[in-house]
Amino acid sequence: MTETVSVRPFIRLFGRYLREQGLPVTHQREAIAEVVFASEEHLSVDEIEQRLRDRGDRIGKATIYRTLDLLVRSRLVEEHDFGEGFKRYEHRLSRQPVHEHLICLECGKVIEFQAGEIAAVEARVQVVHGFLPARHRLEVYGLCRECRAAGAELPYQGLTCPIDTV
Amino acid sequence: MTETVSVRPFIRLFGRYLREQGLPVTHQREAIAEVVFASEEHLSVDEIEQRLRDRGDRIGKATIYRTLDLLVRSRLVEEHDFGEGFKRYEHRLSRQPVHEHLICLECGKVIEFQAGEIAAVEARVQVVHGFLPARHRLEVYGLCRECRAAGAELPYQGLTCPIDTV
DNA sequence: GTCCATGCAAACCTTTTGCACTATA
DNA sequence: TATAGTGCAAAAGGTTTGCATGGAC
Repeated sequence: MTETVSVRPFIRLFGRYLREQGLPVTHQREAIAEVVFASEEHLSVDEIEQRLRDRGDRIGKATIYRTLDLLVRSRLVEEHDFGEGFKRYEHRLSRQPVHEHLICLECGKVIEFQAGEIAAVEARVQVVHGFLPARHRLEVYGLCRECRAAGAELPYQGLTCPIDTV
Repeated sequence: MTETVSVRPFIRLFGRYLREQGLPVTHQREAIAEVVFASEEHLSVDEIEQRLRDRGDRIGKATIYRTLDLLVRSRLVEEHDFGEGFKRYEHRLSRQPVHEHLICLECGKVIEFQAGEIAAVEARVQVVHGFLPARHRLEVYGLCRECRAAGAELPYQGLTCPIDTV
């Protein structure tokens, strides 16, 4: 199983956040938080709904969306959009707190990695553009090792010679 | 005016792409391409429709979407999603061919900049993860110089002390 | 007892699609 | 003249909202 680490501390943190905000701690909110914290994947709303159902919880999509909004506000969960037409959610505070994503264009797999170089980039834009960075997003799209080994290729469909423009 | 550079060469490239694909070059397709190539901004579909109307062209949204798809396929235009709930489109091949984006959380302004560090990142993931990079996306969200000067601040709404989890 | 959450369904918004008609090559 | 494009409206798909009911504190 993926649940090597107990999700309890995270649930407790979420409860604390709710109390700080003067909001009730409900069974639904805890159940949704448990599912998200217990997974090491980047879950879609449909996947969350399915896992809740597998646990025996029937919770409406509206509640899931509303609770995810709270989880994101609390900074315990991060929202991602990998261009699939829907969002995915990932708990933070578990393993590497800041990480980037590799997304395979063939199988859709998401690999996490760290890019320390981004710190230098953020420092530079602050000096050069007077821009104060708050958060960032780096995604590299391409082919994962397995898909490459299986012979997958990146289709090029653009102009035959797109460079001779100037 | 922003149209310092003629858009003609780009229109011609798009025509060439269409011919390569055996597709007709229509007035609508040229008009849409002209609007996108003539702008230095990241346009939404609504903005494109408005600019077409300003020129005297009444073109349906469906055609705009279909043509943008062709422009993206031809690699002359890039599609972006800055998390606003809709997409934006930007012509390539004009100024800096590869650039990243700074997005101001206060005013929504988009600033382009270059991050040479990404090349090293892509080289590393290839070695470490066996991942073949095709394209990437780096966006830094924060406050632009003007909004900072105007006193804008980043609201922190998360847990009061989110770090004591382990 | 007061407030807020929940669930359902309807609404919303962007994007896609079906189809009759029109234009390109 | 054949093939593909256009416009309109309807559909699709993910997300949000209104409202009556139910639960937290």
